[in-house]
This record gives sequence, structure tokens and C-alpha cells, in this order.
Amino acid sequence: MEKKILLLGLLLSHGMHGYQLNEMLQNNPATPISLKKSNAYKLLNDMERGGWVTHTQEQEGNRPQRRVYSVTKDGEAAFYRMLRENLSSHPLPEFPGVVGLDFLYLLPTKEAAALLETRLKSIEEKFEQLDNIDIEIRQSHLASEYLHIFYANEIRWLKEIIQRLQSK
Amino acid sequence: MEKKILLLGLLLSHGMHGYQLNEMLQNNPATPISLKKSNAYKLLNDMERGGWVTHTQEQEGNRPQRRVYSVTKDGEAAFYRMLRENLSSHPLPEFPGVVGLDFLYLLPTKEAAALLETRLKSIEEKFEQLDNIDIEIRQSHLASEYLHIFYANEIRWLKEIIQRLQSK
DNA sequence: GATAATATAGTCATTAATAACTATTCATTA
DNA sequence: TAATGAATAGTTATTAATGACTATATTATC
Repeated sequence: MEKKILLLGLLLSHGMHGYQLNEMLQNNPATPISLKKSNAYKLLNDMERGGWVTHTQEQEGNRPQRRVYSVTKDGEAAFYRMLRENLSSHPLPEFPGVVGLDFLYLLPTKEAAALLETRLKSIEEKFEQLDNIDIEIRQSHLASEYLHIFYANEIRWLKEIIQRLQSK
Repeated sequence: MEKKILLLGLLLSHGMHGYQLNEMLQNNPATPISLKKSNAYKLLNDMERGGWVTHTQEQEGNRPQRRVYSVTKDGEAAFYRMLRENLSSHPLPEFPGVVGLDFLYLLPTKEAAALLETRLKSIEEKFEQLDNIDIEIRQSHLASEYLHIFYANEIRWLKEIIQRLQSK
């Protein structure tokens, strides 16, 4: 459901064609869920069959035709229904990175610390990206504010775990 | 990959049959990723074909036969390989609940605040579950420590957002 | 001793999601 | 001007994941 909310929400702010949608989804470091191009096309198709979106063909210069999608009245109603449900409930987050933590104790302490140091570096890079987003944008954009705080916490916590390991 | 790490990790600590595995996965509030029974069986099958696990048939009383799975040498090696990769990299978390936050501004402020109040209640319940886990277990069990802190932060943040909305 | 609930063990049909692939156009640069 | 890489637009084959379903056995309860 969240993927549909995301697509409809983007389309409501401005009609868009596939490539633009995909750019938004892949290049925006503040996107809170993963949604790949092929799946986006499939969902758009499903929603078109369901009457939530339509498209018109457009052509720019000699480029291949593109479909510019937009949201119908029904789609807008569905969007608001799903938005309310999303906000009032508590969709479970997924933490694939936490799975390994549970088995950390199976490795030599030193090695575990070294592995987490490497992880820390990746997370710090991710944080940089979020930190570079203009603060004005971040504050008017709850997802990016959320993730900014999340990764700051993540870094703090990881450092503590590494310390704990090293002081053994 | 994380799902296989999880299954192998559980099986390494004690050989298990499907039902037990499923119980662990569904009833443990500190499980960091979702993994449903039917998928667990499929993954066990795949891993068996790949030589990572085997099973023996067992029977208790008159109950239907059960397969008790255990990890082979190859499976153990694969587990450690994947564990190292998981720990040293940074698998992206997914936040389906954050999608809606980005479109909060489309709703009347009051309604938005009310919806988030409802969400807050669910999160507080989830936190209670984690908080009730024995502290000794939590401290020797990084996933549950991680989630405990995560939800505490989550509650703090949500309350702040709600306040922000109400003071408008 | 009938009934309901729950523990047990798994399969199967369907849906969701992605990676890999196919094409064309445009901009750059060697 | 030929070659290269990036922008553009989408389809297809495959894999991953789940929900719904089928059965039986045991325990509780009325």
C-alpha cells in the first residue's frame, strides 16, 4: 500500500512520466522505502486498470513517446483513504542490518569490531547525504527530517557497540 | 540473504522443526525482519537443495511426522560468510510508516495530529512488549536492545511532531 | 462425551518485486 | 565524424513472498 501512496502522492504534486518518477525514487536519499522502476510501472498499470490513474502520450522532439501519468478523482480519494490509514497505524519497519547483530557473539570480538567499523563508514556516508539536504527542505519534509535523526542515532549507537567490543 | 542468515542462525543454536521456527519468528517481538511460514519452508527447501541444511523425519506420539532441520558444514560456512557481509555492510532499512509523513501537510492539521495520536498508541504497545523482555536477555541480545532504543526514540519523536502540529 | 480451541505440519495458488534486457536519442569529446 | 556515455522509456523473465488452504492430534471446558 505504501508504494501506491508514494506514487500517487508524487503524481498529485505534478503529473509525471516514468523516467521522472524513477529518478525521484532512486536518487532521493530521503526515500523511506525501496521501489524499483519495473515495479513502479507495474503498479501504475494496476492502478490504471483500477481507474486511479490515467496517462496521455507525449512527445518531446524526436524522443520516444512517453506516458504522462496523472491521478483521477477516484485515485485521489483512494490516496487520501490510504494516507489516513498509513498515518494512524504503525506499519512495521524492517531492519535487515539488525539480523547479523544477533549473531555477532559468534565471531571473535576483534573481528566483529572491525566489521562494524566498516559498516559505520557506510552509514556515515549516508548521513552526509542527508545532512547535505538544505535545512529548509528538511524541515518542511518530514521523511527527510526523520531519516536524518534516525541515522544520527544509528551512528551514535554503533559507536557505542564498537566501544563495548573493544573494551573487552 | 538476511532471511537465510536468520534461519541458519536459529538452526545452528538448536536443530528445529518448522513449527518451532515459525513460533520464534512470529511470536518474538524482537525479530527485526518479517519472514512468514510459507517463505521459511521455501527457503529451507532451497537451502536443502543447495546442501546447506538437511532434515530427518521425527515422530512424537501419534502426531504427524515432522522434519527436524539442521545445518551442514557447507551451510555453516555459508552462514559465516553471509554474517560477515551483513555486519560489514549497511543493508537499507525500510520505513513504510514514513511514507505517509511526507504527505501529512495535505490533511487538516487537527486531523493529522489525531491520526498520529492513534499511531502513537500502537507504538507504545509495541514498546511495552520490548520493555517487558527481561533486561538480562535484552543486554545479551543486540537485536532486542536495538529495537528497544529504536522505539523509545520513535515515541519521543512522534510526540514532538504531534506537539508541533497542535501548537499551530 | 461433545465442542471448541490450539498445537502441529506443511502445500499451493497468487501476488509482489526485481534484475536483466531492448531500443532510441542526445550530448560530449577525441 | 566516430565513438562513448548518459538520458529516455519501457518490457520480460525470473525470483521472492505471502495468504489461504488442508489435515490431524491434543488439551481444555462445558
